[in-house]
Parts: sequence; structure tokens; C-alpha cells
Amino acid sequence: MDLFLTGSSGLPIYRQLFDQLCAQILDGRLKSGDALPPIRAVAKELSISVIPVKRAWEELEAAGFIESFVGRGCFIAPMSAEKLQRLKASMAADKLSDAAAYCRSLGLSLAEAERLLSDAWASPGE
Amino acid sequence: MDLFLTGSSGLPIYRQLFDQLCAQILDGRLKSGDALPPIRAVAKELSISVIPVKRAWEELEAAGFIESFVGRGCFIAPMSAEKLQRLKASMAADKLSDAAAYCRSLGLSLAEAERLLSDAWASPGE
Amino acid sequence: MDLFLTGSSGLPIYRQLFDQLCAQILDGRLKSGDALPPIRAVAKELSISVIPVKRAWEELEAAGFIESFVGRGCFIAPMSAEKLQRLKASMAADKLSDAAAYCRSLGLSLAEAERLLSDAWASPGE
Amino acid sequence: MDLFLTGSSGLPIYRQLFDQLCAQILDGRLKSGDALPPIRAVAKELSISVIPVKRAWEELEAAGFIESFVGRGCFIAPMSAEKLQRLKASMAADKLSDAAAYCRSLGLSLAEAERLLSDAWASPGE
DNA sequence: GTGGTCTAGACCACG
DNA sequence: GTGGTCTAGACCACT
Repeated sequence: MDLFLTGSSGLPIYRQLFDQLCAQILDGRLKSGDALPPIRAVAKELSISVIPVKRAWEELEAAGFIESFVGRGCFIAPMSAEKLQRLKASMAADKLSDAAAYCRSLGLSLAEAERLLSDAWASPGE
Repeated sequence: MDLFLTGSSGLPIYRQLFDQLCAQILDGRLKSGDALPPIRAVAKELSISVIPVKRAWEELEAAGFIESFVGRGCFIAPMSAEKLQRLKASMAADKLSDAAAYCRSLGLSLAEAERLLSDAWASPGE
Repeated sequence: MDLFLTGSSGLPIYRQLFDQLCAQILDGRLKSGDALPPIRAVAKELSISVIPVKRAWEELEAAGFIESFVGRGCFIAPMSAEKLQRLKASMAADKLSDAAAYCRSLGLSLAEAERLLSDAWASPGE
Repeated sequence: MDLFLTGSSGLPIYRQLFDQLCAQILDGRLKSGDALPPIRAVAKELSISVIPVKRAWEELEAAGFIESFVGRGCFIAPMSAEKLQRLKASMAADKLSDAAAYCRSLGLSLAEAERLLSDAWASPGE
């Protein structure tokens, strides 16, 4: 459970946790069936209240990433490799679709957008 | 003045107004020298208080998109075609850069991202 | 805001509130654009904490029934009469679909299920 | 013993087991006199503790669906075909009665509800 | 004033 | 032990 919090992002705690768990599931660090640590343990480890942890877990469950069982704990949801792949593609597609819509609304052409994308790819973090 | 508010974005009202005005200036619906409606009229039309409208106008002025003259109203700031073009490209680049970073973090290749982008371009609003 | 709580149903408070608001929107007692009372006022009126009220409102927003604006309040979401009608039909269809699946799994015929349905219709609360 | 657990229903484990056994008895997959697997085997297969399995078995016995004999195991209780039929009808009637009440509260007519029911019957799992 | 987030506790049913 | 719900406060940005 590699989790950390930063105050500089401006994102609420529960969102940071959601994003990190989400990333760890999508990139395979967490696999189907893996047990998550109890929310109280996570809260204690991060020195925060259980509320933001619980909220992050809730949203992960609503998104189909995890399953929770009262009295038993929370587990990474069963997911086939193809479904995982499809999920990754669809989340990336969502992001790119937003950006595409914005670029179109600005009157850019697809070619221009593609050039900007490959530029951004070449120089990340710029 | 095509303006609307939505609760689903989670963005504060002043930000939604800022974004929409910004987009209308960048895509040419609003041109240099065009007059903006009085903030009270906008507030009335949207059934909100003048506070968020005023704040949006202030931030647009701080960003150099509009100019305000006490007693005369607010106007789209003069901007050369090249500057407008550069602004558009830089804002589009920001969006695409975000999306690119996300896709990279998911392990996608540039080619895959470009395919998703052109797919999104072909079927907008999907 | 005709809301009440009962301990005898076994349902959590937030669920009772959700169901009641939902019903009032679907049957027209609450109309598009209507403002909801502040969550703190509802909590006070019902002598409960704001937590369950907020949760009910959150789920109503997630379901598309209401929209919330920070600093401004919550409002019944804009919804055309047809959309409302479609929503009602789809919620009823969900319930009936569950029941249908259950009856099928028990080996009942459609005719038998329809007879049971009309029996239940004739003698409600039995 | 086709048993599975899901976190998405929100139902406690013992309830899910109870419901599934119940359904298998009512639809004939399990017949009077059939032996149930030992609770420890079920617990192991599902990777859970024996506690919820034991509780499910207890409630099935209390409901008259199974009989347990210390040292010999548990068996589906003898039940006449008519009694089974009556049970099925009454459980189906309960489900349909719930759905009927909900549809009525939404202002639907019986005819509309019957149409939705037959639609759901025609396209299950949709 | 509003809703959004969070703290620091509590009690409950479930395992 | 676990997660689910709730209380009674708090601070924040926004209106």
C-alpha cells in the first residue's frame, strides 16, 4: 500500500487516495482478489481520519475497482485482463476526448492537435 | 451571451463563467472591441448574484481577455490575430499535455494515444 | 419539504431521505428548478446530523435528480416532462425486471406472473 | 453447489448464501433428500470463514428448507410437490407485490405495469 | 449565508 | 477483527 498525501496539489485527500489506488490497479501493482488494508489502518498510517479513506474506497467501489464485504474487508474486484485493458483504454479515451472537444471548440484541426500531442509526449512535465 | 451553469461539473460559478467567456473569445464568437453585457444583466439572466459574475469579469481582465472602463462597461481586449492564435495553441497544448501525461502513466504508447485522439475527433460528444 | 423518519423500516436515514425526495420529484411535488432547503436546515428540522442529509443529497445528485452549487444551494435538476416520464418508466421497469427475473428463475410462466401482479394490484398492502 | 459472492449487492455473506440455496431448492436444482456439502468445504471453496456459512444453514433450517443431523450433515428437507409450488408462488407474489406497490406509488396503471413486466420477460438480463 | 471536506469520536451488524 | 452509519463539532471556498 504505497500511499502518500500532498497538500500542494489542492486536491482533497479522498481524491488523492482514489487516484493512487486507481493507478495501482490499472498498472497491475494491485491484482484482482488482493485484499486492501482495513480503512482504519490506512487512516492511522496516514495520520488522517477514516472519513476521507472511506470516501475514496466508496468511489472505487462505485467505479467497479474494488468490492467491500462487511466484517471481511475490501478486495480488488475480479477483472479479466481484457477488461482491465478495456478499462485503461476507456479512461485514456475519456481524457483525450475531453481534450479533443476543447481543441475542436477552439477551431484547431486534428493535424494540429496531433502535433501538439506528440510534442507533449516528447517533452513530458514541461 | 450564450452562458449556462451546471452543477455536475463541480466547478464554482465564477469559474464556469470565466471558462465560457474565455472559450468564446478564443473561438472568435467574441471579437476585440465587442461590449460585454452589464454584470447585473448577466446575473439576472442566470438567476445568480452579481458576485460570481464580477469575479469572473475580474479574472478575465487580469488574464488580459477583457478591459473594463468605469461607467462605460467591459469590452473584449484588443488582441492581434497572431497573439490570439498563440494563446489558442498554448491552451490547447496544456490540455493535451495533461491528457498525454495521463496516458503515459497508464502505459499507453504515443501511437495508441493518437488513435484514441483521432477516434474522439471523429465521434465528438460520444 | 415533507420529510419524516422511521426507525421501524430498518433503512438507514440517508436512504429514507433519498427515497422520499425521489418520490416527490417523480410524482411532481418537486419541480425542475425548485430550491431545496439547506442541508443544515433539514438536519435541524429532523433533529439529526448533517451527515445523512448530505449523503442523501449526494446520491440524488449522482442519480441526476438534483444539482448542487457551492455557496448557492441545491436545486431540482432541469428535466423535461418526457425525460421525467421516461425516468419513471425506467425505474418501474427496473423493479419489475428484478421481479420478473426472480419469477423466471423459479420456473413461473409469464401468465402466472401477470396473474400474481394483478392480484397484488387489486389488494395492495396485503 | 453453485455458490458465489458479490460485494455489489451490499447484502451480508450469510444472506447471499441463504438466498442462493433457497433459489436452488425452489427451482428444483436441489431436491428433497439431497445432501449439502459440509460447511467447512463451502467456507473453504469461497475463501470465507465458517461463521456466515453456519448462519445461512441455520436460517435455512429455521425456514424449513433443510434439516441437519449432527455427525451426518445437512439435507434438503422433504417437501411435497404442492407445498413447493405454494412456496414458490408465495415468494414470487411477495416480489411482485413489492414491485406493484412501487409502480402504483409512481402513478402507473396496471396495464402499464403489465406491459413493462412482459417486456422484461421477453428481454431478461437487459 | 451555502455546500465541501475533515476530525474524533461512537454504536451496530457481520465475520 | 471488519465495514456501515451516525453524532457533533470544525474550517474552507464560494455566493
